[in-house]
Amino acid sequence: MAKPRTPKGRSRLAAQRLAERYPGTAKELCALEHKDPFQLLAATILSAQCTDARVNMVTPQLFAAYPDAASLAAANPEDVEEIIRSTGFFRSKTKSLIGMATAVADRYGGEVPRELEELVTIPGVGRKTGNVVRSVAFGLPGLPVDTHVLRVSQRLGLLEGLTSAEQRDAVKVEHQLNTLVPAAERGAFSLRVILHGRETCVARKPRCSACPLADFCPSVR
DNA sequence: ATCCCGAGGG
DNA sequence: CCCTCTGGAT
Repeated sequence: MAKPRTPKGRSRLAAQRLAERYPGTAKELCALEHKDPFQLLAATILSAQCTDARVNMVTPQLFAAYPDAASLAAANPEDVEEIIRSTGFFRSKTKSLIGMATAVADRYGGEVPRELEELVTIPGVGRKTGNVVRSVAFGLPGLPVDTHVLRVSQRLGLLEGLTSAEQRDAVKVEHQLNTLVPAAERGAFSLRVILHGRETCVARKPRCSACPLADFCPSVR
């Protein structure tokens, strides 16, 4: 394939190369342990500023004590804090978890809603978390935008047409990437870009010599 | 020091 | 827009 010169072309080739490096569906690429949408939602809330490995160390005990929304909604906050303490931000995360469980139990009959507009009304759930749940738990179109997706998209030149301020706006970037990535591929694309950002296109000193996208990346050096 | 799949509040 | 929340790993 010739060297692509448009955001569309670069996104297509990047998606193809990253799929070779990180095979699997969104569900398979997600490292958070869970068995249903409620548990994935809880695990994703815990994942803020915390490694997935750390989250996976606390979720077995959390879900043994509180397997569903109704039980977590009725939890004693101090008990939850003790279980999740090592994931950091434990007081605010406990409020988010119990608030989330209360909303899911009271407003949605214990079933996590599927629409992003509904997900983001739940305490502790923003666009990134909502899109993770949509794409991983439900297999619906959703493109989680985190710090890695922001950085890698900029470097790869996928955000041409956006102002420099808009390139730092996760919502604007999400909409731009939605125009580049087919709906069915968005979840896996995002997860792969995140892995690529963590392992290769790192913030400080990107490892361009080991990058599978270096031959067409506008920022390679 | 800096990073880890953020969200809510001022 | 900035600040805060928080612990663990490197």
